[in-house]
Amino acid sequence: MPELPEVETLARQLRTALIGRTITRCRLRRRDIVRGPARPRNLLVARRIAGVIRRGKQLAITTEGNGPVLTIQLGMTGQAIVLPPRARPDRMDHIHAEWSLALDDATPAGRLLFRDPRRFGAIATHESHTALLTGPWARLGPDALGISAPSLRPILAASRRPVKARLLDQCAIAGIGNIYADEALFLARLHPLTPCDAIRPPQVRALARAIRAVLNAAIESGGSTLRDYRHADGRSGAFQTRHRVYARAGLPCLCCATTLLSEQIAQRTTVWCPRCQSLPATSAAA
DNA sequence: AACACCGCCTGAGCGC
DNA sequence: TGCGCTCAGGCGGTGT
Repeated sequence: MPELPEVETLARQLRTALIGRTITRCRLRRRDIVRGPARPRNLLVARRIAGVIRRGKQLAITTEGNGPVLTIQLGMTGQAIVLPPRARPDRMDHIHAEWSLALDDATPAGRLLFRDPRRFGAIATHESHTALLTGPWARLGPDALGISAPSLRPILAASRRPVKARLLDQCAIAGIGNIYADEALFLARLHPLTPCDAIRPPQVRALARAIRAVLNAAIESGGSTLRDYRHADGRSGAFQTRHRVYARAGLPCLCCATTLLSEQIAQRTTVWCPRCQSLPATSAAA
């Protein structure tokens, strides 16, 4: 399922495929995947693509001259697929939107498809790059890929919630989902129920390092694949073999062989090692 | 205000 | 083989 590393991998692929192309046509098969008051018929049609940017798990396609911006949220099962001219997608079902692309001389340059079986994803348009940055994206926390101990410390100090819940809050830190939250907490040897404001400076540093490490490792291997994620070209990622705790409840810890525990925390299945990730003494005993 | 919790949606995986 | 059940979870909306 797409999290920051998957979206980053996709953004890099889309940059190569889309920048400089002009959108000649948009076909919207499902109106309800457009979030907000966007005009579906005008989703960047006749605009030349200037860039593809990412913030947390969100993706945005910008157009020249600070023109309108299209944001794509992949949700659980969303895919953005670029096809060469005349090529057909592997699957035709659940394709909700389709943009036709052209080169400057009007030569057809393929299509961009948005496919999302579960429809937890969405697209939206914004007036301009500026409007996106000062509006919806201003409400997101700092991007998790660049998180540092000094930037993480006040984010944690401001909350008494379990650290797992805080890591999933996109307004606090943008880009961490369930998989990498568990992986980062394991790497930092922090119990997911640790209250944020009880995390000491050395642990804050360890957590910031762990977040960057798991995200960068996942990007280097092309993103995780558990079930649904595919690259823009349809290939799957290869990170799933590197999960240390996620989806391993009941299996031995790869570090100390203790059986990994699982529980719902912040409405998410959470897996941790009771030995490697102990609660601070001041917190309620496990 | 801050946080908890619901429900959207489909397909994989499982037991029978 | 096939059916029906459970589970997965990002995120906006609502409730406390």
